[in-house]
Amino acid sequence: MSRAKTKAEQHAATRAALLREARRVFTATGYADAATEDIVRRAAVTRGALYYHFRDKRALFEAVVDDVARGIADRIDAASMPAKDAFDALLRGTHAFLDACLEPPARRIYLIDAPAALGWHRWREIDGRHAMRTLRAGVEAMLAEQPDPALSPEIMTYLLSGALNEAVLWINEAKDEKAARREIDRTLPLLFERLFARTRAR
Amino acid sequence: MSRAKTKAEQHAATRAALLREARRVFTATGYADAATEDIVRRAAVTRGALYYHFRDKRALFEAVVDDVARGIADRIDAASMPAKDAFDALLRGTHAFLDACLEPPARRIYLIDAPAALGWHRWREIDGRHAMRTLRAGVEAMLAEQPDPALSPEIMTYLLSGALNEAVLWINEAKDEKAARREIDRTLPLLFERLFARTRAR
DNA sequence: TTCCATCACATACAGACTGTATGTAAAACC
DNA sequence: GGTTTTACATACAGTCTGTATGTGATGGAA
Repeated sequence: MSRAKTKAEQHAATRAALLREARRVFTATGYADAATEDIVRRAAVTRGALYYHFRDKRALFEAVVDDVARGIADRIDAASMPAKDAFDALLRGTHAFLDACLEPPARRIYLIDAPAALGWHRWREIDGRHAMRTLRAGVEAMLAEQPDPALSPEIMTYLLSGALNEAVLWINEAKDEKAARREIDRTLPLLFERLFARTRAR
Repeated sequence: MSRAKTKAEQHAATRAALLREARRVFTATGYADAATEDIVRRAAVTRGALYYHFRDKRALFEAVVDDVARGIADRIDAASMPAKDAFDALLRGTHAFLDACLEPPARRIYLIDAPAALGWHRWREIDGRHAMRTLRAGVEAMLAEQPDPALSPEIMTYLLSGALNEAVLWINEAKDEKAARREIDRTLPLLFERLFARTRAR
């Protein structure tokens, strides 16, 4: 039926195939050790196609990172939709973030390789449109419900983001991953309560 | 006077020169884009010497990372020595950590490139002997003074480490670095107070 | 003192990989 | 219907890592 593909369709199909296989190879070997030849072979094209669609290997990786980050953010948004208050939304979002980032593509591509390959600044630019945006919204909602002039939403967002990223990697390398995850799940609500507590004097 | 160098001296001198120049080049260009030829030229040897002293480029990088991490830990230890209590020690140590990591070599080599180039697990192994060891000691001292069965020292250490690492990179990329640093300095004691607070009911 | 083994490199080379330059068939357009 | 543009494929040049081999100096043994 779709024997006769239009050019635009072919263009999109090849690009999608490159992104799909690039994600697999980057996940398996990491950015530095990924050979572009491997990617294009799996996508059933040649390196000419890759360099037609992307300026260089880094640009391909950046596109994959953006995709991965968007996927994480989507899962967070979906999970925190049915929340009853800001605290609940933050907790649900956090759990969704951990779930998503514990999967190999997100872990390897988004948490480990992206900051080094793209630079911390560029990585945070991308993340700021996705997962970090949801975290910032959660923090701001908390501070809207319980105003606390001592806490800067921006700083809290970055500190929490750093802590959560590290939590993912710690859970992943733990001897007993399930137990580690439970411990984190138990600890995080406690920390949120304490961090966002109103000053004792009120 | 030292015209006639013994073999052991020569060995140590060349190794030290390689480490010194490698640190410079890795800091300037990052691990991936650093050419071993650049390093050995500055050290006034050839690549043969490099591969005699180190198994490969990664091993050289790992040795540099270990050096950098040791330097950070030394500064933390020195800064937290004259502390009057656990809280004071944690704060002093944290400030020393920020000061040390804000310098380019630590930032680029230790915070950005090391996790990707060595793998998170290996990076944490090294860090666990240095900066993270001091942080863990600080956390454990806090929990010794104010016991809190709800807080696992290991988890608190990893979460705080992640938050502090991110704080460094955030300060570094801020438009006004001095102001960003002041904001972090103002926020951290607040967070420590709240995180390590005994449960309200006592 | 002399001989030999080992050390601490230097040199030469093979292999892999990235990016670029060029060629080309099919589609799109006028 | 002829020409231009697209979406690749192919070929090539340059760079870089790691390895294999050569070599002079040093240190120990006899």
